[in-house]
Amino acid sequence: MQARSERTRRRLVHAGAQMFNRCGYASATLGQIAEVAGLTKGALYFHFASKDGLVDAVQEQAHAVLREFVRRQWAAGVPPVQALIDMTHWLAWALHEDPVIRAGFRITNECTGRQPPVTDFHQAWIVEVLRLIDRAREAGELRDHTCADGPETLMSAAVCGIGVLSGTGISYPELRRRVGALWSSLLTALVPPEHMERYDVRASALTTGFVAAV
Amino acid sequence: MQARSERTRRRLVHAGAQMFNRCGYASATLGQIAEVAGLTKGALYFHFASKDGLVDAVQEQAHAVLREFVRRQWAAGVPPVQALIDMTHWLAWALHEDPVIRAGFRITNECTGRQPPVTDFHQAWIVEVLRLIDRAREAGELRDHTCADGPETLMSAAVCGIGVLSGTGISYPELRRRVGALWSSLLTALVPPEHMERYDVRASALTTGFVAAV
Amino acid sequence: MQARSERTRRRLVHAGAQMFNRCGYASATLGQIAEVAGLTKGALYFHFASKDGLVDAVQEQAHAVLREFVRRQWAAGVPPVQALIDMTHWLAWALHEDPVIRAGFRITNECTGRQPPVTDFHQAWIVEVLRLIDRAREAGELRDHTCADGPETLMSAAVCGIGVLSGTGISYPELRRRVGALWSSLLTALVPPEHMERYDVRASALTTGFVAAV
Amino acid sequence: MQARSERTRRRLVHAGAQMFNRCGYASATLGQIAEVAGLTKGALYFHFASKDGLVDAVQEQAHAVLREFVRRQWAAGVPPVQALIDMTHWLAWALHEDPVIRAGFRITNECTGRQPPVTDFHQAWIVEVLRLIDRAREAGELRDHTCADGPETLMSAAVCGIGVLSGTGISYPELRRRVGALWSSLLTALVPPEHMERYDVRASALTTGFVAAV
DNA sequence: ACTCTCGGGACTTCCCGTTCTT
DNA sequence: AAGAACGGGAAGTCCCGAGAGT
Repeated sequence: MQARSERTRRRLVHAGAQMFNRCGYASATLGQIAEVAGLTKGALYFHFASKDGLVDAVQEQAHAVLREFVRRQWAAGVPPVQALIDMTHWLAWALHEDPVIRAGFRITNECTGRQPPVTDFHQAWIVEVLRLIDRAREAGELRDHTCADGPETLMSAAVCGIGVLSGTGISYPELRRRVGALWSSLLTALVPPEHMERYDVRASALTTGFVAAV
Repeated sequence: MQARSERTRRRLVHAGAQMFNRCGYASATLGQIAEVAGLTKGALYFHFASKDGLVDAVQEQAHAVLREFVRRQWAAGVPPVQALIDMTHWLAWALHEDPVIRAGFRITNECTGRQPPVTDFHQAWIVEVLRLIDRAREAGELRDHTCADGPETLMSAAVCGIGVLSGTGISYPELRRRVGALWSSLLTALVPPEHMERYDVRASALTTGFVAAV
Repeated sequence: MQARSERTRRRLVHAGAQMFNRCGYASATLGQIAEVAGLTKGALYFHFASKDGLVDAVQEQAHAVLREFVRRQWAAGVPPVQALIDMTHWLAWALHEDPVIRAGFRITNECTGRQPPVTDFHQAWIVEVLRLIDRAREAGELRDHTCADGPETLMSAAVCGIGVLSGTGISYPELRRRVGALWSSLLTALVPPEHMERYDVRASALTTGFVAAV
Repeated sequence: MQARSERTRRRLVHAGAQMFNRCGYASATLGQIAEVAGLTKGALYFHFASKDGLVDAVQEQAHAVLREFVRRQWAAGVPPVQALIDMTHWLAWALHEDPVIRAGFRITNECTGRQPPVTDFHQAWIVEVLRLIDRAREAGELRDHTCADGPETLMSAAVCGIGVLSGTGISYPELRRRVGALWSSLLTALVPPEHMERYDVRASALTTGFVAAV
């Protein structure tokens, strides 16, 4: 009877993500979550040792989705700077489409001060971004910067900004436009002028649609 | 005895900000806050109608500090782009130094979904930033952008990024360095190349030290 | 308002004792206790940090009553063996009349294995009994025993026996008769035959009626 | 496969007795019990209808052991007063050695107020003791008592006292010594002086070692 | 024939925001 | 402004079935 258990667990993670998004970590109650999942706290308690356990599972699931996206991108051989662009577009899409991703972000911030969770989703994002920046720098695709860490800080901020922006009730098309606008400014700061035309600041096909499969 | 009342109220706001920073809105309890303030819950309820009332007061206080900073900057006649730079430096400093500012940011995010607070501190920031960008654009200090909203989105993201960065336990000198690095990249994206030398990406004297006076 | 608080606290201790007697430590719920006391769980929580806190208070209160009884007995100058007799009679009476005393006994047994409570009521009894036996032995009122610890073990057992007996739903007059019968056998074992007439195995006036005053 | 089932059941009873001793009836959980038994809750519920069912089984098992002891004693033709002595020694030994016996006692007390269990172990003890006292009285082995019920109450108390004493963490040799001391005082109270030498207050060979066989 | 995985409700303790009295 | 009391949940977790294995 592995299948039903697995499905139940997934429903709980999903419901948890939904409620964490709506109310935040502390205000979301296990009762609500179980109810949204169409289950009881008994089921929840069977699958997760505690509220924190559920949170960890949400983070972990979000992280798994991220890893899968990165893997595909890598497999597709997208060059680093374009990969950064696509990644932010995918982030915007995922934040809008997948409650787990959104919850992963929100929870990360709210649980600061608590004992460190198993996986810190926000951190995971930064790590991926940093890796791509490194690759881009090694490939000579970045403009020379007077200060080290400039691109890193800039990209981290961009990720944060998209996260917050998507939480303001903005529509996805609008969000997508803003991410494009962001990049049309950002590219100037990151790459040499003569490379500008190499990149497409709009969302590519890769950046949407595979989440549900995971 | 107006004076003592005022001091008590300030102590409560301060203690509230501290606890909201440490535990988040929902997990911070009025008991702790009162204890940190060296008072009792009775006193707290004398000054504020409810927990939300205290939160509003914290936001309002943070907003007042921001307004005061903006007023001084305006009075000093700082040109818009430089004002943006100084503003972020001041933000970094204030996030590190004044619990009220930090709490203002954190609470704003966590209380999403609640009935709108009297003042939304994060929003207030964005508003000020947008205003400066408008002035800069009108003054012709911005580079032509293919997409509208590029600078706006970029700056909003920068503010978010600094907010999150300051919450990671980073030291103030390091944070300050990162803000400088951020700007050395950011300027390229925002202003025409020939204006680059006009601005100082380091923190100016104006950006620290006056908070306590408010 | 010290008086009201004191009265509330006493009511809670009393209600706790009642419920602990009726259901045992683990099965008695704070909700029931508060209800019996005509108060709410909030009030309970104000006065006691936890269920264990309440238990400790019950034990402590029982102990206080015991101490007071011993003090009076001492003040009255009752000789040791008679004091032992009176003490058991008082125990029988108190077990029947004062829920706090009864609860003190029951809780002591049930909480074995838990971290040691502030005061162990059963132990306190044994200590008093042992003290009186020592005094009796020094005063030469005890018969020579081939084995040391004989009287001590015997008296400890008597106390246990009365405790259990009173829990079987026996009426007080019957219980009192049994205690008398117990002593008419016990005296033979404890004191020399020629002293037998010195003692009154029935309950003396001192042994009832002052509990409510404490 | 009757044999394995039987063994499983016995392991559960044993594990239940252990946990009831350690935590008391209400606090011992079926999960712990199953774990101690190296089984799962499913298995437990196959063998027992409920927690109370398990408790009854423990009581019943304890009672069976007691009956077997009494039967052997009877078969050996031990005279009543000596039988009483041996019985208490056996009790001391069994309390120390067999968790089921100990649990039988503890549970009896804690379940007061619950619906009457199938067998009340403590009561069963008293019944056996009373029976022996009757036989002794009929055989003229008891001293004349001014009050009826003196020996009965005394012996009941002795049983209680041993039960409690064994729960204080005392070592078995020490406990055994105390039981001997108890009897050296008790005999004086129960039998005529001229019979005193007939009895051996130390534990006889019969009183240890056969429990495991049951 | 027997055992376990999985899930369901029902409480209980704890404790929080709040009000009322002084 | 403190002290006291109030309700109302929330997390946790326990006892217990029902279905699926073995």
